Amino acid sequence: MSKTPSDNTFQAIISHAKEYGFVFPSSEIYDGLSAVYDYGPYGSQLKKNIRDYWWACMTQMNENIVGIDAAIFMHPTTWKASGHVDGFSDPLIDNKDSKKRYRVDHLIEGHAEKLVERGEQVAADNLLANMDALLAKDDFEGLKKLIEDNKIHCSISGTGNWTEIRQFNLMFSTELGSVAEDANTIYLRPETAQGIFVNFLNVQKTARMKIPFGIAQTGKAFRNEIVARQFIFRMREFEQMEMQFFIKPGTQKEWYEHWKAERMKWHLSLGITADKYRFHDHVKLAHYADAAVDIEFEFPFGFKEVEGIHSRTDFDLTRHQEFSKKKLQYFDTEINQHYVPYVIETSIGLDRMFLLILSNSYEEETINKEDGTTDSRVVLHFPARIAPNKLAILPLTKKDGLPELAKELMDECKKSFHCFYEEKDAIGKRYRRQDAIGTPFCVTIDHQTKEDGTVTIRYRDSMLQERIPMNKVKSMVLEHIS
RNA sequence: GCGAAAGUAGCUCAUUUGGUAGAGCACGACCUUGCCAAGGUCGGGGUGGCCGGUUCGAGCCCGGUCUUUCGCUCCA
Repeated sequence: MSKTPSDNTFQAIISHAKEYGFVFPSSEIYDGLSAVYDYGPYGSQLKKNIRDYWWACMTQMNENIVGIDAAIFMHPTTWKASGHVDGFSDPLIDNKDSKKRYRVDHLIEGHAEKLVERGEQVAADNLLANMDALLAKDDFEGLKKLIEDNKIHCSISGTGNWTEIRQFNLMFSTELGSVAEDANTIYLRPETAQGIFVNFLNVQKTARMKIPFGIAQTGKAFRNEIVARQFIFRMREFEQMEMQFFIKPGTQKEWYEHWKAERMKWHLSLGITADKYRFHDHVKLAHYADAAVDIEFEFPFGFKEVEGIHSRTDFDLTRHQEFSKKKLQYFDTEINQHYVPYVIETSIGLDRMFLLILSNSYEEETINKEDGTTDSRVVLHFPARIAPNKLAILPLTKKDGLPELAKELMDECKKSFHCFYEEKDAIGKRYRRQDAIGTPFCVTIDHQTKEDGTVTIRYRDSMLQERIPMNKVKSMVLEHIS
């Protein structure tokens, strides 16, 4: 895999995203915050359009899928039930020489065993007792001092050159209420899925849903990643678009295949070529899944996951039954039986989809002009239905009544879709500016418009132009974006 | 987290050995023009990522720190 050309493209895309108001580093005037980004005027609109398109495809085009919007905060027990609390709260320490990472408790226990072998049982017991006390208090400084005082060394490098102790907890936490010492810790959700599971019966009953049916949701999730990188690809705060599809146990294989195919169709419906996509089957499955696949896209930095389709079995609902002591079952009138439904999940990262659209659309194009010289432009080939601006309305000059005509068209069209009006600078320059933000159509009002009511429409991708009646512009654009 | 590289105007970059910063594009106003990045005049914008050190003097040398990209590691 050659790195250099694609690195340059990626850099160029990041620069372009900033220069044209798509994505800014967060809190940039304070040097930014690692792996956090803000969406600018065109970026937020593009992101919203992607979200809306997904939402319509899920909840509008499928009669058996409904939406919800759950809170980011959830009852702390949710995360015990989901399995997020355990397994990810162990303090870790790295040896700087060997680069080997240890769980602190394992490191100290290993040393205690050596003491026992040497017959120093009392010292070993003391060490472990000290460790337990410090672990209970999350006293990392004390633990490091304990390691240093006991001259515990790395078994590979043999040195005692340790980093600070860190706790790599996946979830961000905060305190609910005003009194922190009440230990009423709540977490920022690390995935949106649990908001759907805990509402399973509320939704099923109130919307009178029959299995098989789905619940869709978009929203922010938060993960305290150890390394977050590659622009907006891996962020600590990100937005998910996901749908949990509830099915009869035993039918999960066919529904898994169904949604695998459906989701790929959705991606291809945005006009992206199939060779940029591939499936990646999970070999090592997560604790909740009996089958899992990633839809990967070829980003400038290689094939990476955009969306996951997981067969989550009845793991989540069963666990919530256990922890809440409330039944989360469905009565299937066809077979006259209660059961806990199985679940197929489709989960796509909105920010990753944004980056996908941006990198797939970005082109530095060389134009061969009629006089033999060449010219260049940067153009974003956004699919028309998700482009931030649909139409730019440009009077050829700012006098002779042309702006007035253009404003009329503007007033007509802006009720239906996002339009952009500009009368500054030469027409060619204005076209290029619209190319750079991915506006699919430009309309120019000229002197002929006053005579016969026609305008020039110029297409972003082909740069071709043709004359059409001004009163047909709105319907023509609507045709392309619906 | 470890290692490497980088950070100068909104963007891309100059400023060869230390002597208090420039260009192109972009941006604003006006004039001229009018169908693919036109020309002219004028103008706004940088305490050189940040902090400290060496020096008579630091964008440049040294240390630290933040941010970004890349490689490894991690990714329930």
